[in-house]
Amino acid sequence: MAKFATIKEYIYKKIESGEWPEYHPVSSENVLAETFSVSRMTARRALQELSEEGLVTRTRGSGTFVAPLKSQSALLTIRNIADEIRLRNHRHHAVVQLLERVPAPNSIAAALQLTAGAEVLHSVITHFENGQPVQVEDRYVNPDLVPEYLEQNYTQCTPHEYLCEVTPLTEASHLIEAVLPSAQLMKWLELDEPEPCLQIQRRTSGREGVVSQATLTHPGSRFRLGGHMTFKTSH
Amino acid sequence: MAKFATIKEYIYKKIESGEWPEYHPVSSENVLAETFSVSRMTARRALQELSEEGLVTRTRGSGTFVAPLKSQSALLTIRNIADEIRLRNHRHHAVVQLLERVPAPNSIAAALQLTAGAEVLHSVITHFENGQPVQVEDRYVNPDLVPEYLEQNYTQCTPHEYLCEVTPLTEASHLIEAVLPSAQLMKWLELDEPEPCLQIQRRTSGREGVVSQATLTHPGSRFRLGGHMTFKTSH
DNA sequence: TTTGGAATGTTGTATATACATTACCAGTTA
DNA sequence: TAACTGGTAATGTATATACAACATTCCAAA
Repeated sequence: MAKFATIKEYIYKKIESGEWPEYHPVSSENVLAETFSVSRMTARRALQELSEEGLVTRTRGSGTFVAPLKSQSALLTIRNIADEIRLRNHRHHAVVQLLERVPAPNSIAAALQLTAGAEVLHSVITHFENGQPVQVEDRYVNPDLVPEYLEQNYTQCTPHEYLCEVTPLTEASHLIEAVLPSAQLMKWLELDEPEPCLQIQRRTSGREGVVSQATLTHPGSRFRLGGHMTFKTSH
Repeated sequence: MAKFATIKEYIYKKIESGEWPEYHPVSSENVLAETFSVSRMTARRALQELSEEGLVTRTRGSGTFVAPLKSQSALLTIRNIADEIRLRNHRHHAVVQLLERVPAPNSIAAALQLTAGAEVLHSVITHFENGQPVQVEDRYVNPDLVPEYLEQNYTQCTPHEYLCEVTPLTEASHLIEAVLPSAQLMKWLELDEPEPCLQIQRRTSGREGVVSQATLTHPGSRFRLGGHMTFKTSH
């Protein structure tokens, strides 16, 4: 094992065993260097990586301390629907249900940081996996940032792919809930009976402002989120 | 701006603008060092951090290349229910509905990697936020790894907190879906009408094997996942 | 008592260097 | 053609050093 990894392991165990509780000071770079007979740079790397992993917090001039474990959290990855499907080696195709320019509903105007009633671009697309509908993508786009959004052919590339080309992303916020689909959604998802659906609202922003707000609806039984391994996670 | 940050910015822009497409080679540490008149270690740091951020991939002996953007994904954080509630400065309390030792149903035995029919520990707990039920935690625990699971008082600390003390976690896998609650679940959640619920199945493993499998059910209208900012994310 | 400032310790950045490990290619050999 | 070999270049690890930036403590002066 590399030396820096040995030091990481040492500190890792102190924290894991509870010997060092939250906010307990961790030996300084210099002390660790001396203790393990390595250079300060090597000791530093161990602390640095532990800090990036969220196990310790570091403050210049003050020192290194065991991070509060309260903020334990698990991470989930949400991929694009098209990628997700291709990843499973399944066929993907899309049907454009709607493509229009409309005055923004109040909630959308607020989300896109536009004045109430301003015109926005609106698309509704159903995504199919092996011929079965698996997602309705209901998206409102800021026309100032993506003026030619409606002029694309979304059976060839997804809105996500087009938007990525046009405006680099800086941030996204998500919201997940379970809902019963409206009659309209049921039609788009080709559902005969109402079935609980998983709905993701995703708002994405670039450097120039909020780009778009998408509502992604999945039939409850056909959706999975990929789990992501982390050191700090929840039982 | 620090020198290593300048180099990161430079490469960042090349990728963002599309000038360097996927798999395009990135200048080597030595070339960057010469170009920017810095030491190799400084150039290295820039590439290292870009690699950690998932923007480039590095292979010893081969070089550094722009990472494929196809794997764009967003990250969501799932916290423990108790932390989540305290984070909102709300009151949390829990009611233990069930605490028993039972033969494992087949699906549970498989999930915990036990032989069919082996005894497992089972708990059902309802979590309340400001007096309203917000989550039913239905959990099966491996008795070999946590023999005293049933002897705890789960109105004082959550199973998550107890399990964290006993067995350090190494991995967790998640699965999210939307469901309609069973009659039993409706009772535990104090629901009068069936309402779509968000269900998370979480399987956690420690070094010695699978620790527990939990099914967390939230009423659809009362659950939120915190969004997590990343550089590479989805529209 | 309060304020100001120096001393000290800690982390952050940067450099120069050495050697180890791996990938790839070109040339050689069987 | 196929397999081996060595050279070159790239990343990975580690060391020693220097200075900058910041936090904390403590002491002296107002």
